[in-house]
Amino acid sequence: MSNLSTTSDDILTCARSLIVAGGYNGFSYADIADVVGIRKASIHHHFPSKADLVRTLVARYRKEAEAGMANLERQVSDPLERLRFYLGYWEACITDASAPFCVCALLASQLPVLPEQVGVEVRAHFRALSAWLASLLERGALHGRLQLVGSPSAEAETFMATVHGAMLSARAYGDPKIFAVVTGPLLERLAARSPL
Amino acid sequence: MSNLSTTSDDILTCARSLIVAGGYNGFSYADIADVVGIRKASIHHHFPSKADLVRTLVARYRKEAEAGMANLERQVSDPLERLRFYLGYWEACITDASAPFCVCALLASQLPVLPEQVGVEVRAHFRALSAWLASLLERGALHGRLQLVGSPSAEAETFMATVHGAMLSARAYGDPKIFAVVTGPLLERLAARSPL
DNA sequence: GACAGTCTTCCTACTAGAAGGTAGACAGAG
DNA sequence: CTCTGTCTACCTTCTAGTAGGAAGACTGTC
Repeated sequence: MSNLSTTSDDILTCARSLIVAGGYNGFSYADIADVVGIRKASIHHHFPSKADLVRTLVARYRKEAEAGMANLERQVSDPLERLRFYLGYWEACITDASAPFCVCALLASQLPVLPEQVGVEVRAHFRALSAWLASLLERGALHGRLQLVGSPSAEAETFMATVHGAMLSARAYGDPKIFAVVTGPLLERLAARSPL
Repeated sequence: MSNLSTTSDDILTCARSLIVAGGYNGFSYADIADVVGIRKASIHHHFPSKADLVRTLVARYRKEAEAGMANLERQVSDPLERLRFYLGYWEACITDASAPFCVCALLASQLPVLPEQVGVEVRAHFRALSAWLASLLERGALHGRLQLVGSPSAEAETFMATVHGAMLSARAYGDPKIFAVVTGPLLERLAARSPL
């Protein structure tokens, strides 16, 4: 059993890292073929069109993200620690350059030129991520572990946008450390002040 | 005199809006030719290569941005009002869809696949913008008009990243209003509390 | 266990069109 | 009479995508 087809996984993994580097129009089937060690036509066997490939890839990314959120909910109970964990995850990804950008954030920047089916998945990721953050923030505030200034959903949008902006700045400066510089204060601000 | 050549301006303007929509690889000379009403070869007369075109375009964008900052410094004296003006400018751009994204922010997301000469200009914009914000924040804090939690440069990076993230979210949701939702709290946080 | 069929995966070879870019001619303005 | 801007015509390379076939693995049935 082990693996019905590792090739299609390899294609998806490769395509993901190519998208993270240059977006939807920043790679071609030939690029993937070179890396995976396969012919272009074989990629079309697994994913008839480029839109299919990227839609599948984003859908899979979303599943992984959902699983990551669920896992975080299970393994870490403190809301502030959950956020710290989330930021730490991205900080590690950026620092070791394994995946220095969120696939959906990158694709979202090119939404106007994306195939519709891909755009739908990208939008769905934004909604899911912000919904999770909003729920996390709301629960944290209810338990007195987090202090919110605005509504949970507004705070969630700010949090998400700042993380995305931090990825962008880290890339622009070519300096992974900038991610922590930008996102660190997010946690400080949300941490409930200990009673005087 | 009026204009030595409006065509090259038209090309730059058109290319800018195409980049804002889909990034460096999201448009071609043929796309520009269609819009401007000219042949591909004529574009090459003005800009020998695509890298030339985009480098020129970003350099010009940077000049306009510098001019905008200088203008803001001249016309608005209050630091908080300056920031409000800056955010208002982008909010208007996004709302009327005239230029719903910062060219440099969009290009920065694709830095790894950008021609080196373009990357240099993009990086320079990030440095210039964050330097201006840092100086603005520092002066505002000195005069007691702004309250900073971190260093001026750290606060500037956060401010810039949040603005970029807000543009991205506005695009992802297809809702210009999200920009104000995300960036509004930035000002509230920076506004010095009136003495109790 | 041998045979035939079929399904999967990959291949070579190809297509049509789009990409960025070049060569050289022509028209008008200085 | 040259310089600028534009054109037509072309080139090369890359693009996504197709057609059709070979090799192997699974699935019967006799």
